[in-house]
Amino acid sequence: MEDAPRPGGAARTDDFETGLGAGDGLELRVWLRLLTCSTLIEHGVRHGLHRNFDTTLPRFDVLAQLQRARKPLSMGELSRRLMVTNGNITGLVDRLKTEGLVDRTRSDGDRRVQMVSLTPEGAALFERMAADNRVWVTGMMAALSRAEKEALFDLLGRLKSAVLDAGQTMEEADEDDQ
Amino acid sequence: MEDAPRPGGAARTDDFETGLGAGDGLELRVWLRLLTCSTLIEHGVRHGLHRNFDTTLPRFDVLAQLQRARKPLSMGELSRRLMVTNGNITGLVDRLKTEGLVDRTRSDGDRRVQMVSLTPEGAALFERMAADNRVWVTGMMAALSRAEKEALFDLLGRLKSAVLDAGQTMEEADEDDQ
DNA sequence: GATCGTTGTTTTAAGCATAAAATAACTTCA
DNA sequence: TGAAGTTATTTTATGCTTAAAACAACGATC
Repeated sequence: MEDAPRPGGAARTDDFETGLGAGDGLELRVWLRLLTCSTLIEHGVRHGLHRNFDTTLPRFDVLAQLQRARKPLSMGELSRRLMVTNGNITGLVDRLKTEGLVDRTRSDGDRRVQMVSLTPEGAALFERMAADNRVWVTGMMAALSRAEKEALFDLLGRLKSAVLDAGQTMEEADEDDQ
Repeated sequence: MEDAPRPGGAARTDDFETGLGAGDGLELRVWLRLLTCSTLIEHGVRHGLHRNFDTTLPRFDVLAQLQRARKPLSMGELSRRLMVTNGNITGLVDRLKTEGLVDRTRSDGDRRVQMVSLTPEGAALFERMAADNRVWVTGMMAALSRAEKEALFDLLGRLKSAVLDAGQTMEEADEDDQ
């Protein structure tokens, strides 16, 4: 890679890596690498789902949340768990419903709420997809030792908390703005 | 709800976490947490770009690659570096061009190739976005010690290699398939 | 018991992303 | 040189995603 001539000081204009690159900016380098890993694994899973089941990662994710919850979830709950916007879920569940993988029923108590549940077909298909998914992901991490995976898991836990806390304080600042 | 009557199938596994969850399946738990971290940080950056610059992460990424390369890049090179499909780049560069942030010229040597370069406006805007980006990302990781960030950086490097190697061997298997 | 704010969902408009097919320019080699 | 294969890019069709606005049902309060 370009051995960008690094000006000595922190003097704010070592433009060479303002974007991303070598030198300092450890946080940016962590973020860049995290994103690369995430993208690579996601591609692997996406490719497998497409190839073996002719389906997509978002659909798999919805089924996974429903299976994991072991109970029907509302549209809003799905959107929170998947960390996507509300409107997104609408279309996703529409498609899963036409495929017969989920059901949608209006809640008795609150007529605004749509409860989404796995159909038997959806649950069965998910089992098969999840089994393959496990194989793919395990394979992609096969070169790591157990200790490395555990260390990574712990550090990512720390990072997750850090980001959530920072997000919290940012929201508060946001409110002040108005 | 469905205590889905389990067909004996996978036998040995406590199905509760076939999708994702507790128990074993360390690799899946690492992947899930990695994805969460990635999504959280991405949301932060995306939100900041939207709020402060009324632009999007993919556009920022294109500018970042061009700035980092410090030379014009072809469409294909951009697509490889950003790890997205070719067709994607076409529209992205189209939009950046109408915004006056990049230029597009046909290569002399090979008339198939389109070279994309930053305009002065694009470079200037990118500087400002990159500065903010650095602040956001640094802020989100502020709760981590330097040692933790370094450890994370190293482990992610190991993971990246692992995934790339696995992908390599998988492609080879793919070829055998045909 | 009407109005006001809130919450859950859908709609809208725009943009991002993929896979696969199509186009076009290049290279090779007989 | 010209047919066959390869590479770079675009097009097509479809689906995902977002932010923002709209809609609809709820809850409280006066």
